[in-house]
Amino acid sequence: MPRIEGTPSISNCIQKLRQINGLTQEDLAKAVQVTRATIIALEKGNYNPSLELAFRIAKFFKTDIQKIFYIGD
Amino acid sequence: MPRIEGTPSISNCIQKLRQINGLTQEDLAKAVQVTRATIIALEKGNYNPSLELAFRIAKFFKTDIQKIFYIGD
DNA sequence: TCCAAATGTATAATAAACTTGACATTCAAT
DNA sequence: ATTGAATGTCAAGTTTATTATACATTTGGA
Repeated sequence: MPRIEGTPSISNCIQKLRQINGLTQEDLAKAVQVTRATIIALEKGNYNPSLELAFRIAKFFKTDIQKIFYIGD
Repeated sequence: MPRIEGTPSISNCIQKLRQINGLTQEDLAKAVQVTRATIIALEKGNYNPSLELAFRIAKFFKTDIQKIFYIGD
């Protein structure tokens, strides 16, 4: 949806979690059923994931969506 | 993103929360800065919200994204 | 019953979220 | 220095999320 001017953006710690778990981007992409390009885009903040993908990533890392994706920065 | 065959879909209790709080769809739409059409679509499960909108809805209802949106049904 | 408010439907346009594929750059081990 | 693995860039195509708008239907209070 259109970003609203003046609202803080969503950041994430996908890269950090991935590295802590010793995974490549390809590993994670396969685990959550998206392409590597999508993981790159998310890690670099090019766009936010769909809610569905957010669920899958949270489930994979066994944590909450709002622990991975957060407001700020 | 493309729905993956065989995966459960995301449901939500937006309508319930809205009614508990005595709000019209228009009220909620304005509160979270989307059109009424978007609220209708979400309540009827036509599509899932963006992560950003999920954040705004959760914030408005003072709860967590995963309390409003959940897997199943 | 009436009527305004609330909810619902439909649709085309736009923007964002992915995919694919090719190529470039970086990194780390040898 | 070399090299394979990992990461990064780019762009066009596809799909989903949202908007705007008009009209229809339902709801609930008077």
